[in-house]
Amino acid sequence: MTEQTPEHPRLTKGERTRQRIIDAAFELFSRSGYRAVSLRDIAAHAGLTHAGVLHHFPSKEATLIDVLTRRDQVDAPLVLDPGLDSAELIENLVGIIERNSRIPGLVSLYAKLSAEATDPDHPANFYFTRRYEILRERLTSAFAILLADRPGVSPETAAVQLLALLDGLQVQWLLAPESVDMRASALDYLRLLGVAVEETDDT
Amino acid sequence: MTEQTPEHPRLTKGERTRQRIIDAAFELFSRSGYRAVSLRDIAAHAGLTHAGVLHHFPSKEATLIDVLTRRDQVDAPLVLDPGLDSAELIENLVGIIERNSRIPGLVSLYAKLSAEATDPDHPANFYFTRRYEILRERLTSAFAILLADRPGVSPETAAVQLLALLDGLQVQWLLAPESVDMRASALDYLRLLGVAVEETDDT
DNA sequence: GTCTATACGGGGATAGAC
DNA sequence: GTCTATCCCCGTATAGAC
Repeated sequence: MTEQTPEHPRLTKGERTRQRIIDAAFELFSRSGYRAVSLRDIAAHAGLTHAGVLHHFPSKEATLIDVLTRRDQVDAPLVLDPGLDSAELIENLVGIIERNSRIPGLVSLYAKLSAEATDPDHPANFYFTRRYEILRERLTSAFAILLADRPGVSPETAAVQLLALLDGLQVQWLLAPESVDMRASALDYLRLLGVAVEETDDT
Repeated sequence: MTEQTPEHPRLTKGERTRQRIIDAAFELFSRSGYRAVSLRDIAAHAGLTHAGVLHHFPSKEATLIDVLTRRDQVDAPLVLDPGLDSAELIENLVGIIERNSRIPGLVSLYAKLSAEATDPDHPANFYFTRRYEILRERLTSAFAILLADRPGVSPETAAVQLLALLDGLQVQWLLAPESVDMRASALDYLRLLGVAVEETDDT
């Protein structure tokens, strides 16, 4: 039943399977976190055995890195697009916080992983090191504009602080959602810096 | 609850073994994190078998809780002592940051664990939930004094923000120590709030 | 009370058949 | 490309030696 269409660069069977695996991993990781999900769970969800999964990915963590990278492809345009002006960048960041409040599974995954990945030989170490590097750069140049002629803190420091604040808020929020309003806290910090943020009201 | 006062407060054999296990667990957890260390590792390091460890602790995670609780007995007086005035509390907090910069293993352990423990059924979930609850309370009342008649942010928000900032800084610092100055960042934030901090120069 | 020996189920990973 | 079979390590539980 499978006729090849060599002219059309359709997905190969392997690529389709790879896709199914990543979809399954994304769903399961988002729901239950990384640790609670086994390769065999992912495999069952994708319709093959765990050894089959390991044919497409060298390790369980490789599936994770792939999931994270995919997620970033959604968020990256909101933050890294060079066409964004500084205010838009900050607004998008607040928007991401908002959205994250609806997917605690994924937030939890990032929190756990960024901590685990501080280990230099963790497979996601490079991913996270690079990620923060890029985000700090991007935010620094945004704050360089937004904080021009303001005596508060340097753009570099503001960048580090904002990223740290967002990460830390996530942990507290995951532990006690009713005690922490991530969005309000972030906006308060920005106000403290002297940065005005357009409040986008999408509830 | 009257404690017996033995004439010779010598440790029993069991207590000494327990101590050895905790010391081993602390060292190994601090070096490699929680997950990367097995009961058999701890046992070997303490000079017995893994079943022997489980005679003294009901589970691997029980050793972890013990390690954390023990560590808190060092820091708690610096933060929770009711005799502290608000400024001292903040100074002590900054001092703890300073000290943490010298023990990345322990910082890493806390970072990993606080993230892992956001899972509701994680054995350290209660520990961390309670920990943040207490710290937020304590910091809120401190900021209520330090931020009196200041329009910046509410004491509650400042408490949440400071804790979040410290946690987030730790992750970035662990990933790229040369790019993040935890102490300077924290002090900058406090200055932003309008809180003056006595700089204790103990290098 | 302290500890060893041992076994169980489940995890990630590998080898080789199909 | 995917399977089965297998390996080794993990946390945990139990039986019983001392």
